[in-house]
Amino acid sequence: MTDVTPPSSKPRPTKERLIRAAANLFRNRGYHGVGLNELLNAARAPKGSMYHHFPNGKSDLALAAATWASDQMLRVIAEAFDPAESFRDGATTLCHKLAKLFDSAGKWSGCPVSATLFEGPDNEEFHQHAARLFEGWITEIEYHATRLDLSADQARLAAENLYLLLHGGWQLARVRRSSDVLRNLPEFLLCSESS
Amino acid sequence: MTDVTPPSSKPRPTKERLIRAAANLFRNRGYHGVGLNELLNAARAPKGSMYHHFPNGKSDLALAAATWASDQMLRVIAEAFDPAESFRDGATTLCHKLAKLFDSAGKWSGCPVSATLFEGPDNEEFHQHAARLFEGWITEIEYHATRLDLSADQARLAAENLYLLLHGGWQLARVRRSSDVLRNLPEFLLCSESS
Amino acid sequence: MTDVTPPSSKPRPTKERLIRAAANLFRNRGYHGVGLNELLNAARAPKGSMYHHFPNGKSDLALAAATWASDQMLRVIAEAFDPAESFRDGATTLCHKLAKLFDSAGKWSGCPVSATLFEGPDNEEFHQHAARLFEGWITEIEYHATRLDLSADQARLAAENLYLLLHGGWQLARVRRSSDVLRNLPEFLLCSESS
Amino acid sequence: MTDVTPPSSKPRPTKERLIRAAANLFRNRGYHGVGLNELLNAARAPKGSMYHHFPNGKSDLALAAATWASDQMLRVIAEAFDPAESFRDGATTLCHKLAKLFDSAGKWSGCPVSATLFEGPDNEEFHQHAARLFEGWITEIEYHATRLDLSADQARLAAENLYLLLHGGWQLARVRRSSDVLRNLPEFLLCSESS
DNA sequence: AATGAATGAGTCTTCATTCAT
DNA sequence: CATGAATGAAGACTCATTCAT
Repeated sequence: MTDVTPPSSKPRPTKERLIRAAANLFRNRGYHGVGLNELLNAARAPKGSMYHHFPNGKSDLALAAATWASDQMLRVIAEAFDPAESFRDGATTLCHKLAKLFDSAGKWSGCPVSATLFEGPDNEEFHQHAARLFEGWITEIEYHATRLDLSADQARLAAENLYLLLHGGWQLARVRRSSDVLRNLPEFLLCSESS
Repeated sequence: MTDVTPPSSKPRPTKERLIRAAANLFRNRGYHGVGLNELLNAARAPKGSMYHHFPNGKSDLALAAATWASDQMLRVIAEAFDPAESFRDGATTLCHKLAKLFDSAGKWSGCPVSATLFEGPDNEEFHQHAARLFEGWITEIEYHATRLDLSADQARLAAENLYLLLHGGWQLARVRRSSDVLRNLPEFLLCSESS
Repeated sequence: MTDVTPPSSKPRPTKERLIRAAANLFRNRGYHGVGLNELLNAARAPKGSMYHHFPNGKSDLALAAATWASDQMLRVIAEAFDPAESFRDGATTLCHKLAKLFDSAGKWSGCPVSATLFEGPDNEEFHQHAARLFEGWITEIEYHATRLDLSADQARLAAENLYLLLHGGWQLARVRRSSDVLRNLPEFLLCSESS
Repeated sequence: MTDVTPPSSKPRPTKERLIRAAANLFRNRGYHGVGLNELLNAARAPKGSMYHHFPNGKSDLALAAATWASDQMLRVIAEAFDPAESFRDGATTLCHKLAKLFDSAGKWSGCPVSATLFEGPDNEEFHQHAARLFEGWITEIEYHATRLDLSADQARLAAENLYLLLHGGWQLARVRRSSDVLRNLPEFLLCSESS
């Protein structure tokens, strides 16, 4: 409803199609595992057109795709915690949402940011970009923890705790091809107030 | 005749050099991020020599390297838990040992099995091999948990809990380039009260 | 209104900027060694703007740049010979002028016409354009030789002699990165005794 | 007669075919004017085979081709001067030999070393390689001049004089598509002893 | 007269693998 | 067991040009 586009606007998605295709492919097979031909084919974009939007080529596109994927993750976190009445509530909702995402992504996808940036060219730019994005996730969780009445220290700890479980859990879910790993994650939350 | 080697030593390290070089390189940059030329150069092994030891080429070598790395991990786990008097003790020792490994590996290495198998060709063989190795880690931890007086259910839970934290923690340590993340991991262990 | 330019000046240098940039770049790296992106960037001209002025694209621009560079050369020749009292005088002045040009161009530039036309697409148009320009140089020198009292035959020979030395000398100057080669050129002029 | 190959030898010309094809193509259209596809096609060599022999690719091959072409030139110089009884004799023979070469090369070829190295990537390696080769030509001519009874100073001057005329002359021959320019070159030789 | 996004054939290079020795 | 030359498909990237605005 709120997202209606003006009738005169044209669906001009070229750059965005590239970003989405890149995020999806890198997530599954890593930066080096995806060739440009395959990527451009998936995005239905012509070869040289990508260098118009991303002058530095594949690496530029990878950074953009990682940012885009990270923003999606931030939105999922917000949507899970916004209606929550306690940190544990929000965390549980988040785990279930991610479980659904995991299933819908084919039970094989890895973390889009890790796969794109950690398996990419190991330069400082990639590392720092990854660090910035991941710290953003923790900060976002921490914010919600604070909002839900945890002390600053508790909030920091709870946020890191959830982050660690999420990353480990997504990986184990991938190993077992089962989203239940993610659904069971809240069991392992330390979450002082509710224990 | 003049070249007699002590009976217990294995004087033919070509294959092993390949495996070690592969494990190290894949750990840092992923299966697809490492070319065979670079790998053979690092192992100081001549070009075609690799196909002698690993007839199926790069993928064969990757499987062997992942197995080798996993075996090292199993040994570290055993060394941490063997002298331990409680599960928490063992887990804490393990985290500290891994922190040291992380530092000595340059604060940048990822999980060797993940990087080798999850970022490799996404076929069933690779997936199942990864699953087998990772479940081996959990089983090994579970064994020590049982040995240290946890009930079967508790042991299973504690093992998964530690595994999740280890994986998430190693990744966050990589993000922050700080092994302290690993050293602080025991804080997040749930099992404390039951040991 | 506030931007009135003096009536004799031409305030629209876009086309000329393109020509100058092309001449300079081609001189250093040859027709095929310079990409349009780099050229347009050097000329601070927008991408498609060039096809407005040079409908046939790069080759049109190259022909124009070669002509422009050749015209400069003709002017230098005239400036050297106009005040001269003998052919040898004029030739010596010319060599010194070119030595200065060589130094100010970075001791690396080649002949702008050769680099643009001989290293370009090997079609008849390019060849004939180059031939026309080069013969123009010889004719110009010949004209001055005649004016300075050489017979028709002597003038022809002296012009070709100087042309040969100039071309060979510029090349050797480039090899040695020393403009002295050009300054010493008059030593090799045959015509001395007949002036 | 002197060049008979042992009957058991195999005509294994891969690397040499690459060098010859490169020298011929670069000579005509310059380093940047020749694509690898065309070059490999001309040499009847498969794509990746070239990187076996020339690990640094096109530039390595270009250096080798320039060296090979320069060696040919040195041989032509030697063959012209060896039987000569005076410097002017040798120079005249050389000019005639080059005129023949010019005709047989299609009246369009440029100097193989210039076209390969001066129109290539403008780095120090290329420049210095070109300088070394060209100074080699001059030194070779100088050697014959000395041998033919010119004083050290005269020999140096005569060698440079011939070099300058040769370079300028070959270029003008190309402009006029006429090898007569080369044949007439000796007219312009200063050559103290015989004037 | 001027713009810059779009195009896909072209560039050079690296890839994992095979083969004859 | 071991070698390194040979292979061509695929890699990422640049090219000169066109087009709608």
